[in-house]
Amino acid sequence: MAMSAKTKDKYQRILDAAVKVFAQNGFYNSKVAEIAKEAKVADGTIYLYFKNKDDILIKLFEEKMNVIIAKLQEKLEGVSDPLEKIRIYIHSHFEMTAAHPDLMEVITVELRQSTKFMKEYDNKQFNRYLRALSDMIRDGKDAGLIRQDINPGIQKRALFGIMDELSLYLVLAGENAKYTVESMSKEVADSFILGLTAPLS
Amino acid sequence: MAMSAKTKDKYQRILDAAVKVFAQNGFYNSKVAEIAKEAKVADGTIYLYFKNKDDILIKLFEEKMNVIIAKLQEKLEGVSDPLEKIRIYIHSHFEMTAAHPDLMEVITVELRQSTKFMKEYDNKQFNRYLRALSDMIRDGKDAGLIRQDINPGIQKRALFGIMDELSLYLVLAGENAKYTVESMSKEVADSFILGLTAPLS
Amino acid sequence: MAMSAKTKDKYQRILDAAVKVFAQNGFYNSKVAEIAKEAKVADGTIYLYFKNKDDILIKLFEEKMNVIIAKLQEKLEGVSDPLEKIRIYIHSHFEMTAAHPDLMEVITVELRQSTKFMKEYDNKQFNRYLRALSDMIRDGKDAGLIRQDINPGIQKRALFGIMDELSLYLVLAGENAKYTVESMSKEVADSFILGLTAPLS
Amino acid sequence: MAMSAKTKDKYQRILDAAVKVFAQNGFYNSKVAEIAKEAKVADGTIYLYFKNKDDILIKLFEEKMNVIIAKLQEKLEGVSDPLEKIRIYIHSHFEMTAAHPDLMEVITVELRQSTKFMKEYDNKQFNRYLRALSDMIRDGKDAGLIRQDINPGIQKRALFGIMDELSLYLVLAGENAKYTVESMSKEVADSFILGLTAPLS
DNA sequence: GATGAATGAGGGTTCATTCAT
DNA sequence: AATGAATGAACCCTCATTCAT
Repeated sequence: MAMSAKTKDKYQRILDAAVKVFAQNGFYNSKVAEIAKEAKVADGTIYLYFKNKDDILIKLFEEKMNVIIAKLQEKLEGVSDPLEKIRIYIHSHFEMTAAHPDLMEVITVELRQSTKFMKEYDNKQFNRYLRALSDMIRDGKDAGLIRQDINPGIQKRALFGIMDELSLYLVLAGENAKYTVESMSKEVADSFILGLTAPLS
Repeated sequence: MAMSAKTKDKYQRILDAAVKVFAQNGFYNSKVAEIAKEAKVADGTIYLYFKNKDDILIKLFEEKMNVIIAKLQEKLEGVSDPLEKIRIYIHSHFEMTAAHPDLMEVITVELRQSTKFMKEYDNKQFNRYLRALSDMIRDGKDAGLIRQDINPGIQKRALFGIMDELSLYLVLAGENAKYTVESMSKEVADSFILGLTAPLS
Repeated sequence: MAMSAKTKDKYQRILDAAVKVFAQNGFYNSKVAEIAKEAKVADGTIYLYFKNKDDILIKLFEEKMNVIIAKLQEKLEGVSDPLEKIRIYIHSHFEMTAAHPDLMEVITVELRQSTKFMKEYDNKQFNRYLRALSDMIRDGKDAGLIRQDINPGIQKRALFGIMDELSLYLVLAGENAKYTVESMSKEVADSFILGLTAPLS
Repeated sequence: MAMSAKTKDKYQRILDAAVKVFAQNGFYNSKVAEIAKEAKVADGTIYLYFKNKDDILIKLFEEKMNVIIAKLQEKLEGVSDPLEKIRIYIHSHFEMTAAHPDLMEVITVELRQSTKFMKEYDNKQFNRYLRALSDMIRDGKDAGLIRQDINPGIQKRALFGIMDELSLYLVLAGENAKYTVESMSKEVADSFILGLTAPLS
């Protein structure tokens, strides 16, 4: 689906407007007209680029998760230590949250709804994201760094849950957050990795 | 606000109906009329017991979280080891999820929305729940069982995030879940506690 | 589908309002809100009695055609001469048009649209109406009053076409109509019946 | 309004596309964009040739009715017997319906709507068509072939009504029509003319 | 208290029309 | 002239809430 520069621009403007509006009001309390206004396009223009309101959210996930995953991959480039990868993921996720709070809020808050109510939508990107996590853990096991009793399928969700919840905290607390990205990264990485690597007494 | 037995019954019936309907469709896709039908009361009757639709969700949190917390307290009765308390919390949360999937689904999925969009509602119960977790961790530190560098404010959210995400998995996977409550409890408790207690290399 | 007096009243009020509004603007140029206003009910009330806007038109046909057919049957009561029946039908149709121009206009103008675009709707009443006509003609043939070469299936439509077109003329011309119901009835009845009965030279 | 060959071509293409689309969906359910697509022109191009959507229908009537009338005139060329003219008209109308069902469907189905809702549009062609019919009847009276009590103003509409309704039947029945053009022509011509000419008993 | 018919504000979406290119 | 992306007014319908009974 090739797009002209101008068109791509408008598509992106609507998507960015949607991020802002959804972050502010949540999906269900957001009006399409508000997104249009924020994007400085007419209401009808939105329907040239998106099938309907749901589709905006779906496309938002796909596009933005793609970017997030790409950025993560970039940072993991050349890193071979699985534990170091986990540290980088954790730091990267918090950094992303601090840099794009609106986007992360939408993804964090609305993802659950969508997981459940847009069942037809497979949410491939999210699954890719989760798989990247279990891959790191599996690699750690293979390398003998992580205990053999560790279950990557459970731990990938555990780690995602930690990050999701703490990201939400960061986003909602905003200026009032008591912890820095650095301190949270260290705290979470240390304890999570230790949980996987320390010998069971 | 004293209630007669009959009245209390109707109030509870509406609340239970709401759990079922919200779990099935999510808050925003649920209709008050559907809850009324499920509770076998007239639409208008709901407004004798609840201020509005939002209020149903709020009351649902308050009432049900109260019960959940009470059950947890009960299990913690007489337990003094902070680490054991954490194990019990983890097991209890998973057990609750398996026993009341609808309720846990609503709490898990809708809590985030509400956290953000019903700002007027303080969500005291949720904060009590979180505080119970940080208390356990703090007690562990005081008892010298948990490292001094551990931050209870971060870890309470980390733990809650783990449980929230894995509960959601259990609930959505339903019959297809690959892990049992027991195996998940052990995996999570072992690694989380080890993360807090093992010496930082 | 039993209805209370009050409910039936509201249902009828909406139907009558629809007749008026559709007659004035045509189906597609009529707004549901306008019908509601005319019926002195809220917009939403209409949807308690009708599935959607199309359904109003469908129900209007069913209900009103039923009444029209009933009135015709009443007048045909006790008449055995098939030719006399045809005369009575013609007169009755014109009379109905003069007495209820709005209703006849809607039926006349919108029936064709509906015939084509509401294919799912069988329009049983209309077919009953047509069949009543072919029955008269068939009876006339059986009685030896109408020529044997006459095809009732064609003539029923021919007669309906005549009445439909002349009714439309009456309705649209209104006060300016050049012909009276009586003169039109006589003209049409005389020539149509003669066309069926006179010997082919 | 002189048009180049190319331009005229595009104008006609749009008109033909409109016939097809209107026949399929009816005027109000047809989209200008669909007509444009069918005509293989851009949406905006339509507005270079037509004032608006209504204007397409109006021009369609004018142009096509002109052709229809011209063809009828051609067939009537050299015919002096008024009754024969009526027979020719009847046959010609049915033939036209069989040859151009889409066009006749649009004219038949949409004419009534337009008659009523595009009041500003006088529909001169339709009136010319009707006048041609009354002229035949008047001529028949003058020639002593048709009874003096016959009213051409009423009969022209009666005849048009017959043809309109039976054309609609032909068009809607399509392949399933039970009658041929020839049999319908004979049946209608015989009985209609007999109705005008046979002595009133 | 209980009912459920009635309300009417609100919003997603369509589509005829315009206009910059 | 031709294009087709963009516009935004218009409208059907939903559903939380009310209120007469």
